This record gives sequence, C-alpha cells and structure tokens, in this order.
Amino acid sequence: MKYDFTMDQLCPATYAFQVIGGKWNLPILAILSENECIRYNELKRRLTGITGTALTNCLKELIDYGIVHREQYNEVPPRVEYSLTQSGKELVPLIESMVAWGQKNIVTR
Amino acid sequence: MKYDFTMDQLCPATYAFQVIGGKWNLPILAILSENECIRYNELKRRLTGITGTALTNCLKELIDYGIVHREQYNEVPPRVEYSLTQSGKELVPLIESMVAWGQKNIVTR
DNA sequence: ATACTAAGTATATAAAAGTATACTAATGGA
DNA sequence: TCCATTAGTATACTTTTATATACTTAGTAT
Repeated sequence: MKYDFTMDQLCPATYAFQVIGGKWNLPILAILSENECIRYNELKRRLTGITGTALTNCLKELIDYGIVHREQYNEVPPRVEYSLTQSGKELVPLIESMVAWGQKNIVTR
Repeated sequence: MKYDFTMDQLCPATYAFQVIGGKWNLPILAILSENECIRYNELKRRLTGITGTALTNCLKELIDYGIVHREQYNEVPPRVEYSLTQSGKELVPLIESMVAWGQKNIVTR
C-alpha cells in the first residue's frame, strides 16, 4: 500500500469512509446515482424507515462534504431538489467495486 | 448503478462498509497489508492509542468476516500471529482507490 | 375558517460503539 | 520470592450515532 493512513487524522481513506459511512449515506448515494435530481419527500419515501430528522442531517453532511448539491426553488409549498456533484459521481464506480467485492466475499455469520 | 442496495439488509456494499468501517478496522488492515504477518503486541504498538480490548474485538470481528487469519503458537509467553486472508488481500486495491478519491476530493470543514 | 402540503427545526431519548481499569495464565529471570 | 512477559477476559462507563415526537412557514383547496 502506497499511502500510510495509519496515524494520520486526515487520512484520505478514513475521510472517504466517513463520507460514505453511517446508516443512510450509502442508500442515499445509491438513489441519487439513479436520478438526475430528486426531491426531499420522494427521497424519504424511497428510503424505507428513515425519519425526516435523519434524512435532513445526512443530506446536510453530504452537502458539506461536497458530494451532494441542493437546489431550492422559492415556491409554496417549497420545492428542493438534490443531486450528485462531480465528486459525488466519481464515488459511484468506487461503490460499485465495493459491491463486487461484497458479492464475492460476503460471509454470513 | 447496476446493483440496488437501497432496501436490501444484506447488501454487499453495506457489508463491505461494515467490514472496513469502525474506528480501527482500516488502520489494522493497512498495517496487515504491509506485513506478511504480525504479532498482537506489535500491532498494538503501531496503532497509537488503541486499547487491548478494542484491538481484540476488532481482530475477532475481522476474523469472523474472513478477512484476517489468526495463527496461535503454544509457547510461553504466548505467540499469536495475524495476517490477511485472500479476501482481505483483495480488499487492498479497493482501499487504495478510496485513498485516491479522498486525496482528490477531500473537503476540510 | 380550517385543513393540507413540502421541507424542514427543536428537543428529548434510546441504542450502539468505543474506552478505562483491573484481572488472568504459565514461564523465565533477578 | 517477586516481578516481568504475552495475549488476552470481564466489567463498568462514556461518547457518539440514530430515532421519535411535536412544531413551523406560507400559500392553496374545501
């Protein structure tokens, strides 16, 4: 391994895991990767079991990480659309190799 | 994205993130990837800040996932050596692409 | 007037993950 | 005899992460 991330607090791999980790981040990224853009409540409906609080927090985090873009239209009732940014889109093939590894190596305990 | 991991409890990508997630799993994999095999206390010394309890738990988990192999020699004082299994080794290039993504896309908040 | 909508916020609570501390075994060395 | 060593276990505790519930805003439809 070329990069030593053992001791480094700002290690890029740890960072990537922070971005995609957590209970809902990966499912959110999956849905966003399949839609050019999607509204808050539609996202919530597809993420069976998520609460509004959780969805809001996750989206905020992903926006702060520069993975997700938020577009707000000042209408009533409000319309807010979420989409992947460029760096979010670059994460997708990476997640796909995770899927491939998982499919090959999963161990049911 | 070809695989739908939104609703699936046993989704391969979620599984992969479980395996590498947690505070110490990634640093442990990094050290193991750089050593053919390594003893418990040497691993502990290199993982600055980890407690024995935490290291033991993580190693157990990684062994259960089939990522790490444990070889015990019945000597006194005891000697136990840890190494990556084949599926652990297959995880390394994947982590390396995480590093690459992180280096390119990291956002300091 | 009242109810309904979307996209949240605020607050409290529960569950999960991680940490600290003390303890164990068998042997070798001072 | 007493201390050090390795690779842990057992227990209690703290911190972090996730959830449940009630409330908000402004306009539109009944």
